[in-house]
Amino acid sequence: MAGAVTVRDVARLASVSASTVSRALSASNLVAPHTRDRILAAAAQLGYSVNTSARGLITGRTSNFGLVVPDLENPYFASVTKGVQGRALSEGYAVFVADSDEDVRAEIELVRKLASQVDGLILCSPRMSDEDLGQIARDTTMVLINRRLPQVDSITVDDTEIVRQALGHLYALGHRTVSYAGGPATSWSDSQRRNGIRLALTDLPGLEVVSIGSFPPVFDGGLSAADLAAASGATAVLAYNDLMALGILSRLQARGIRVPEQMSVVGIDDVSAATLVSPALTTVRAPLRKVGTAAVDALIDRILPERRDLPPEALPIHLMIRDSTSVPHRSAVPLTSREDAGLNERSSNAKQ
Amino acid sequence: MAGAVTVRDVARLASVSASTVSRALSASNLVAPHTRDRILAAAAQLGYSVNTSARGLITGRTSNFGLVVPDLENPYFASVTKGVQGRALSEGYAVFVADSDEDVRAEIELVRKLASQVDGLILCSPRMSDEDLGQIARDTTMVLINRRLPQVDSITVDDTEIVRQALGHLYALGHRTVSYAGGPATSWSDSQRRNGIRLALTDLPGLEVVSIGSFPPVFDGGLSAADLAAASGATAVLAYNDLMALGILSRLQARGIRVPEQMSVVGIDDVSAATLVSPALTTVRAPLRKVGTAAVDALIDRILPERRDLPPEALPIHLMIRDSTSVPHRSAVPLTSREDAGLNERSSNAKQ
DNA sequence: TTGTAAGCGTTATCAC
DNA sequence: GTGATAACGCTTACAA
Repeated sequence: MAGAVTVRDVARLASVSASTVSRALSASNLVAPHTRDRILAAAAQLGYSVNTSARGLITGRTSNFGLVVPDLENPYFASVTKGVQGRALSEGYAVFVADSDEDVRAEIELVRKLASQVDGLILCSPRMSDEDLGQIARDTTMVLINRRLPQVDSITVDDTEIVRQALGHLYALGHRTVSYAGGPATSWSDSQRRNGIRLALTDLPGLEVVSIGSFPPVFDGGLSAADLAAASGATAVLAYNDLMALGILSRLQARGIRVPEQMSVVGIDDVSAATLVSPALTTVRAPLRKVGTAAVDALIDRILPERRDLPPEALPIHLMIRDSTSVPHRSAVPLTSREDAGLNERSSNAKQ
Repeated sequence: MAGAVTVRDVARLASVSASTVSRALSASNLVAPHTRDRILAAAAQLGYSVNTSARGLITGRTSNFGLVVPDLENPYFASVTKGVQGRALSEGYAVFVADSDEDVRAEIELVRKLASQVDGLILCSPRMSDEDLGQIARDTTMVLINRRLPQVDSITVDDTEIVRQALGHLYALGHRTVSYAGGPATSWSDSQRRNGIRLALTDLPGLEVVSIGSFPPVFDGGLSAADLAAASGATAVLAYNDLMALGILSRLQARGIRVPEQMSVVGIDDVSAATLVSPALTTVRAPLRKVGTAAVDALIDRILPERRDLPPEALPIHLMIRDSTSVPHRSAVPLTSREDAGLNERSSNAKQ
């Protein structure tokens, strides 16, 4: 799009050959400082900028990455995208961003389309099947986020630990029946979290977790989940992510169910929107931008000839629990005492 | 990145020449249906995908667009990006997305970097000066969003109308002193809105609008603005955008100032986060995704040889006022009666 | 340290 | 309707 200035033009003005111009511009120090300066000046004067198509044709590299996310309007993916974009740029890569709109077909299509014009691909929370993913992985340099697949580098957060902390928090507050509002059935993170729930249960005697279903991982999904949570008999609800938690908050309030007095709500991720509400959402923070930057680093490691086959990386999470939408259950008992089934009824009979 | 399969390989397998393969793949109907099918089959069998660098080198076009936004984590820009990305894709373009982090230097850098490898650029709410912008516009095919510049296509919303509706709404509710929490001083939209305020004042006798400053167009900016709004003597506050409005909401609540009873709050844009809070934010909706799709359409119009030099386009806004964070002022008077300065004191003296 | 020359994979031009 | 051939702008042996 820029000017039709070529290396030959610069070469002519600087009284050198085209190859010397090329060398001077490729950050090579194979050129005499004096000549180099002259070339750079000529290039600047002419407003030269390299034709990336021509360079890519001969080098076989594009200096571009592709990123595919399920939904840019989901603040989770917006943050990851910001992380990816920032790091890629500082490493000299531009980033194609594609939004699959949570659609598996579109996702596969986008990946195929982008794969042919980038040096590497980052797939964030891909919804496609392991088979499709594996097939693509065969001839594509890529890094996964929130998904694991043999032979493929991936960045994940410790979902088991997230769930353990969320449930441990509620347990410590005296909650013994907690409902879980799950994310998309095709979401790897959701299955990880359900596993995490199973593991956590062994450490938390007397705790019961009721799954109330799978929902779209957004605000509206939370709206749907809220009524089921209210009917589940649970005193607290853990949502697949913050957006759902906010939807649950909204619906519960609309129904006159007070949070946190009557129902505690805990989200996951600590997306930017979690602090936009009052009271602020209790949530377990995941390092969203860092997930993005780590993915870029892993991708570059894959491309460079030196390092290879990094082990899958799980980023640590932060304890980021806010006591605003979660409080001690009214039947709260010290952690050391055993469960007393009678407590619930008694306290609910007591006026004030 | 894909296989090293070239047109020659496909040509050999289909027993035709490379040129014919090229024609068959370029959606040309200059090739016999029978031959075409054979070629397509061969291409599929070999897993051929065109080398975009080689194509770009000869055609001079990349089929790529660039989009530069100030902040991907701002839901406003996330929505616009989603709109751009979706439309571009369906028109056969991939999109480089770049985030300037609200930094003018970075913005200029990004634009220069992307300009050389795309067919056109979309600059959303650019923060750079008119001079810098004009210089870039000279040798760049581009479309602006939320900014006007002579000779450059641009997509904007009707800021004057937005402000008129927001202030008209508050005025109808009886508010006579409204504070305005402005956006970045370098924001064209903000200056448009300040103009809009001046215009609106002539239609709303007795209305006073107090500017309380310029703030970062995000939640934290609203936090800063809230105290000034509270001290301004106004009974309502209009924020530059929804994120700031949410910040104002949060800070007012933290200070024990009840919304909307003691202070009405109105935002602008109706970003997705506006409905995440309870009560839902009163706001004037802008068609965010449509802004993005319209920008792509304008860009394509610029590129295609046929149409050219479209007049700047201003997208209509929607009346989307929610009566949750804005209510009648306690000194509300019918629109037909004139101002009565005594009302305020009387009502504030009345107990209950 | 610099120049010469070849060639990357594709499409456009021009024959046939 | 199809095939040769040249050319796009650049990088990289290889030579000097």
